[in-house]
Amino acid sequence: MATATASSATTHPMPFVRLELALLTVAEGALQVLLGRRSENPFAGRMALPGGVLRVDLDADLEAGCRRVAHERLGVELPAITQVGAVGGKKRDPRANWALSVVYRCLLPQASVQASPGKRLDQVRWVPADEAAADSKLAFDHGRLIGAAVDAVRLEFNELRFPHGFLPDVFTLTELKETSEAVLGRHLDKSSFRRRIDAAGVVQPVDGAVRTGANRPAQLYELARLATETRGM
Amino acid sequence: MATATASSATTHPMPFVRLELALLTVAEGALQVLLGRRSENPFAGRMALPGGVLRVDLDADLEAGCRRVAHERLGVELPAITQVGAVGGKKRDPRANWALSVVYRCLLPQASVQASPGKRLDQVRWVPADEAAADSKLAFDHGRLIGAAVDAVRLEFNELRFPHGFLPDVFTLTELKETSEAVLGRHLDKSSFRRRIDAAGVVQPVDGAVRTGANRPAQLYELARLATETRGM
DNA sequence: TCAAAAGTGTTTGGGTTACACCCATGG
DNA sequence: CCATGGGTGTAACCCAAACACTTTTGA
Repeated sequence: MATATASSATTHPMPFVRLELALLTVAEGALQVLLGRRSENPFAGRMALPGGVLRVDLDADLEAGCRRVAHERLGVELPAITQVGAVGGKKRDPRANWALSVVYRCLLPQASVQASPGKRLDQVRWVPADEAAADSKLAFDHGRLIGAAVDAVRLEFNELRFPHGFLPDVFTLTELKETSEAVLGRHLDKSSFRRRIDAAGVVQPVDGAVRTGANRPAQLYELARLATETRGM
Repeated sequence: MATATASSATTHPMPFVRLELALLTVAEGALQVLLGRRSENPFAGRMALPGGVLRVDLDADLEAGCRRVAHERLGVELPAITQVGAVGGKKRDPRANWALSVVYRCLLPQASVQASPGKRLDQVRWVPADEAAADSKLAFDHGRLIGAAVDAVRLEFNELRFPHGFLPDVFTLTELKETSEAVLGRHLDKSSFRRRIDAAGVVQPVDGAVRTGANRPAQLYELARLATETRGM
């Protein structure tokens, strides 16, 4: 932007720009990613991330475009979304001369997505994320993209930065710990986890609320609204 | 990419795509970023990151585009470059309806860039990075972009992942420590640094080579070529 | 023999893990 | 009163900071 003239915006042909979504959830004790089976070429029959074309007439910015795509293709309202990165080159997508994809990730409750076939994706379903990241048969470079998204989510959970909109409004610390274990794929110590949590101040107790059962009632917590001051994209 | 047809590539108007470079170096004991003064509108007179338009006819991929831009605008060959992220929206750049910028960062030796005025940037010069990140008078959203680039570089150095092409081929551990201190902006303990370094195995001694001076000679090291297995973009 | 910088060892403290132990409730 | 999960305390351990110390050269 330091150097382009007004004419640059029109004289040079521009790449084909798409948005890809790495939607993640926790199910069966592990991190899962939403994939669909492509019904058309290229890569017909292969599994792929859901996505869509950036629409400069409809999308105010990249995030808004992701929300539109999620809504159109999957009927999902996305909570907090985070950019994974951009990939682009001549050879990425046979449909275009030069294809650029901006990839976002989003953690959401499993129930918020009905695994219903979309427009050009059938058999939309949750797949264990580590399995998907290692799967060399995915369409395009989506395996790599999933790997990057998973790494970023694990980094966040390791640093106790829990995204809003993913967990239920209130939860017990044990539920939070078990979710973290599923995301990270390793055991966490109960005592140490509790201490780290309240040292970080990321949750606050909901005063009267407790969860009862055939045992001692559990204090319910909610995520603290804190300035995360992360300078990402 | 899961859903677009061949016609999508041509029927929808595409955004104006640019590449921006956050070139960083260490000088005067601190991290510096290369900025130029814009000679044209918009933001004439403001400081900005160097950058240029993505050329689908010339650039095989995003990284290649960055190298081309660096070469054309600044006459620099870039060593290892890393993506910071992408920003895009309707209102980012008054020259275009919809502007998308992909931002890369690169650490390089100060001497590799002659601070010579470029095509539409004059007064190209190194500015302390923290100062630039906090400067609200930079063109576009470049202050934020610099902040993200600086954070990413600090994270890398904290984890002892040193980029190739930035340091001289061989160096002493003290030089590496002092460079790290400049990047991180804080003091590092000599003993602890040495232990961490060789536990991580990121450098290897060059057998016969020592640096002499009015003191005990220092062993020279080089960066180990290791599989960094970072799943970024 | 002194200055200067390389290189090592030892202590301390913060934070996490592992694990044992109490607490409160429903059945 | 027992099973079940919530919640707490403690010792072991790991890692890095702090800092004092020895080593090796040129002057």
